Amino acid sequence: MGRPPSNGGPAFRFNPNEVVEMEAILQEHKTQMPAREVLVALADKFSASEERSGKIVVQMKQVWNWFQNRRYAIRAKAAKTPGKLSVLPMPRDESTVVRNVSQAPQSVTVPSVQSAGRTVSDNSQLEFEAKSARDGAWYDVATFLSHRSLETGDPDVLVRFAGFGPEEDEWVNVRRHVRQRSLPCEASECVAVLPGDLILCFQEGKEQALYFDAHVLDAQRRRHDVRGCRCRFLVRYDHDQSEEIVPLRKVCRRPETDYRLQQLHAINESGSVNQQKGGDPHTGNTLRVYPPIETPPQKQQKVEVHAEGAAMVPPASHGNVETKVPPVPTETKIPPPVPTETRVLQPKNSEVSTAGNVGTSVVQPSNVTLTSDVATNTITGGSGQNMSLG
DNA sequence: CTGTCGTGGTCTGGTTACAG
DNA sequence: CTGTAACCAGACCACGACAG
Repeated sequence: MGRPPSNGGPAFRFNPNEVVEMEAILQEHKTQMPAREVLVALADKFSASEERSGKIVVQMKQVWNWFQNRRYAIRAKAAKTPGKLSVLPMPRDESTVVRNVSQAPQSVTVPSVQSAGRTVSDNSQLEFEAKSARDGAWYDVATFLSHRSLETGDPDVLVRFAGFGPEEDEWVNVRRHVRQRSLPCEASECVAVLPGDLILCFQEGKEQALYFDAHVLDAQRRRHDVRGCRCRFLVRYDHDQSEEIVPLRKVCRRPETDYRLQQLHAINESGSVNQQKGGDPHTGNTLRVYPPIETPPQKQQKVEVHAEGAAMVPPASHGNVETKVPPVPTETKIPPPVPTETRVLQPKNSEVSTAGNVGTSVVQPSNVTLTSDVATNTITGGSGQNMSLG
């Protein structure tokens, strides 16, 4: 972002495509100032673009400023390093390409594929999380123990929380308090976390540290370094309306956002052009998957392990914590190292596996249909995955 | 004690707005 | 036209916590 207007307006920045276009025009004019009509036309065009239409009106003055600054910058550079730089600089997006390539000799599609593999194929064993009525936090479900139907028609299930014993079992409402498990974010998946998103966020308080529902208010994109994602997310917790800036490692995204990653993977795989030209890492205006070199080799290994571990993926970098479920043991729920035993039945094709007439189907917000079946003691996911009732 | 990791602060370069 | 101010994001560094 550059200097904000003195009238108090929001800071303005041209997006990469606009920069490319203006640089092309500048070249056409041999670094001379284009005619006023050209500037006005550019401003109108940018204002009418899909990204800005109805939101930001690009002023002719801003376009004019840009040309002025760029011309000055070109001359200043040429004066600094005569002979090394031509009069006309390399287009900005090309320099970006050079930077990315130099940092990332490996294929940029690799992490995408890995992520896609985890989020799509590795979901063959669907996992669930349930909201505890005791503290309002979400925990992974180890086993569905029993099932009952209330007068309201809403089914309840007795769940055994992963990492906890029978004393912590709870009856929870399937419709409202059971859903497909949230997914810890890998470094490359930060791009799928956008303002407005519902996420599961790790809140560390003085007395407890648990996973709560939260909404992303803002995302501060930062360049990834050897440690991985350093982006920051301003979140507001739903249960207490408190706000906090958290790193990616505390964020678990909802499975509904998988489509974004899949779109990204598709874009990345469709050609290097978009990957090279698309997105400004400075602004985060456009979704971008960071190349694998930006995560250290260790992390890569971890990622692969996570991928193989299917749905039992711990938070991206939550130290050595094995699962996200046993929250930091600051209160009473101190989980014993109990393996999360889940007997998984053979996948079924439809969301309803009603062997009897008592089956109840519930459409979850995550587009996963949960079906509880007393007769077969199964909870069925919409994509055909089941979890047994103990 | 040493190495690793996470976090926060600071520095630096890039970008835009604006004044002389 | 030239130069500077203002702002942001990335890069870098220092420090503390923690495990081995």
